[in-house]
Amino acid sequence: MGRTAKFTEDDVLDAALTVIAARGPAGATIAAIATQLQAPVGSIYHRFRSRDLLLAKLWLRSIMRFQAGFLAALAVEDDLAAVGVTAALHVVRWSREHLDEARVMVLYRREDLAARWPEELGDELARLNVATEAAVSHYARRRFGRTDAETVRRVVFALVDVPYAAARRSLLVGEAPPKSLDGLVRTAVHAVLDAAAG
Amino acid sequence: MGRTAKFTEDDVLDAALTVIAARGPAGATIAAIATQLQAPVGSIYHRFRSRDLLLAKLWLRSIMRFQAGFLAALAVEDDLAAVGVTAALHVVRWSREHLDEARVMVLYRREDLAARWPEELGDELARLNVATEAAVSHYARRRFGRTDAETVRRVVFALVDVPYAAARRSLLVGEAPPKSLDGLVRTAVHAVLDAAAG
DNA sequence: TTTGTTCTAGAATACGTATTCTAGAACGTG
DNA sequence: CACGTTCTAGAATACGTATTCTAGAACAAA
Repeated sequence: MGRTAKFTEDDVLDAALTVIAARGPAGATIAAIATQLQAPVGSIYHRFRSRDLLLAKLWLRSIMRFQAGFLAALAVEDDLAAVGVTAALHVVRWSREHLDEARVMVLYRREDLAARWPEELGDELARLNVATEAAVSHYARRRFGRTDAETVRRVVFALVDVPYAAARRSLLVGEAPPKSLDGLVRTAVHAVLDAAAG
Repeated sequence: MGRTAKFTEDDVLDAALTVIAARGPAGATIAAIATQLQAPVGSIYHRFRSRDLLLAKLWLRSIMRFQAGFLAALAVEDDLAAVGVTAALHVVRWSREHLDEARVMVLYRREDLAARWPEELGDELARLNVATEAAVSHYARRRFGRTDAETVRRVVFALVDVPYAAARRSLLVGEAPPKSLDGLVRTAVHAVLDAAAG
């Protein structure tokens, strides 16, 4: 019972996402978010106790959405070299298809959005990081038979950092990463991982 | 004549740099910078008309310092493949030796520091960018005999984006990029540029 | 020593933005 | 068709931070 909601939690997060993508974290004032959503500030506070909580939840949502595809790509049972390339390309592909979300995740750090992590969100974020680390580590073991720090660093560089860098340049100017990047990423990933295959 | 200065312009910029590296752009309040410098806010405003001007000048100073070495590395008359690798490694090496400065340049955008670019600084920044683009373009011509967009993109990816990504992960956690990154960067740069050498 | 000038000092002010508060609207339920 | 509940509305308030302002200190030159 009660009045039906005009704005959902996701609606608010989407509005915040749009604002941050356009004006950066400092531009994401509650008033700006409300304007973007065409809602009064009261409605925002009705759903989110504070600005920090709102932005923290936005961050969490983005990470989860991105991570799902990355982990799935990495878990495929297939030729290991191909799996690596696919996972790396997922970073670029996802950025291409989720421009604003990628822009926010790539250009900023969590601390730059929400100064303080609301403890009511618990350590959900830490858990997500652990999941990614485990997946990468697992891939390293499957492919190289070891998970020493050096090997893991190499895999992270190839599967995450390189495609990330490729996407970043486009995201900086607000454009979708061009298709031509895929070839560059593919080349780099192959080279970096094959060099350790011995 | 007149009282001798206790704080130079560079002193203030250094203090601002320290604060931003530690707390991010939002933490770089005039009061925080003054505290870091152990000076009253009045002294800051005596040297800088506004916060935006201060941060814009800091940005400019960082870019110039970084760029000098990069352009020098790229202009060397030597085996072209070696020149490319050296230039790419300069990014990592410079980050290692200028932790705070690299941190600020790598983790944030100019707009995230100074919301509005003070027009009294003119288009100095644009000129710097043009210089870099010209140097990269020149390298592309020397090495590949062409400067079409696709080729330039490849060179930028190899010489800037890849080493940038390598350094970023360390800078995120405030550490100096480890030596072991050099090998990864070297491998990636070679692979990406050799693939186009045909 | 005196004077002009450049700085340091930090209190006072102005302003922007997060947050709170009070009304009233909309809807499901009995 | 009241009632309780959940929302929308947006004005009012609180607070943090940029910026301004007024004094006085320190020093070079005369």
